[in-house]
Amino acid sequence: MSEFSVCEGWDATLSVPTVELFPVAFFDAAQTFDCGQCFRFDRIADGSYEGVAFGRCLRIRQEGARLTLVGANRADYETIWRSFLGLDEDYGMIRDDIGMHFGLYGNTIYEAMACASGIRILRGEPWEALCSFILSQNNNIPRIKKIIGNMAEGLGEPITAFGKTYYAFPCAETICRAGIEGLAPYRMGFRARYVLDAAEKYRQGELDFDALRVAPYEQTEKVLMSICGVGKKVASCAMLYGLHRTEAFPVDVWMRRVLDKYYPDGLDLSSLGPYAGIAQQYLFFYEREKSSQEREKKRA
DNA sequence: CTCCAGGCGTTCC
DNA sequence: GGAACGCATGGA
Repeated sequence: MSEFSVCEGWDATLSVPTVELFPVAFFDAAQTFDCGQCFRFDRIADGSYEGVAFGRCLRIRQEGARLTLVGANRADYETIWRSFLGLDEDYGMIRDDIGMHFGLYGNTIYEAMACASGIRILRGEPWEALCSFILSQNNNIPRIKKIIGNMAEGLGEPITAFGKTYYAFPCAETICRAGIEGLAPYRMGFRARYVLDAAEKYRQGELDFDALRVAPYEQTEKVLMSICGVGKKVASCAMLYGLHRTEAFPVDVWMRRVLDKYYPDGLDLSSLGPYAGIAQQYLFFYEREKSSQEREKKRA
């Protein structure tokens, strides 16, 4: 297991408890929250990250290997944030495993892992992840964030933290009750009816997330894809980020291009091991980093 | 004005 | 089965 010390503290300015973690390896808040897996955390003025998950608000400060969870005590850490942030996973072991499975196909994966060494796959809530990735289709991240933020403000439970009001992600029942008219103010476009179909199925017990967490991959995928507006891509994202199934490997147009570029002879998606989805995130981040560097170069 | 955004459903062959 | 095409919306 990852070994670091856990100390409770107090933030006098905000008058909230804190949890200090040190030294934490393979964690970078910027990489983790800015790699398209999470839509409810944002960088704030002082460089820390702040957001809402599991109906709670959290601020995360990072100085190298020192992590400060602001607005959390030890119990919050142990019951919510340790799992959410993936801090109970041994990323050293995971990276070794990924190397074993992908290394056969060349060393791109090692470059990607070096580039994105601080990414952790967040273990979010199933309903929120499913709904969020339905909204992500044919859409861009700033607008996805805006839609979700506005919907939370309109339909979610208020949360008071740091002297402000935040809003939890709305539950499926509330969204059902809102109906298509109630969702209209959030400007989801053609995705609104998809979200409603998912909410309806969830409310009627057709989506048993605890069962889907452990069911065979194809079975889980099939159930998720029975929702109108959920295809292979959205299903795999819901599985990876919401059901915490790290073998799920989302392939979209971007990823297709990345795979064709680095693995022109193809790679057997079924032989990539239990952490293929984490590897996917490394590759995605790596490629995005490289193309943004290219654009910088062109500008100069 | 056009183009695009980590897709998907429908409609053709 | 697989290649087109439309889809709502807002930002560049």
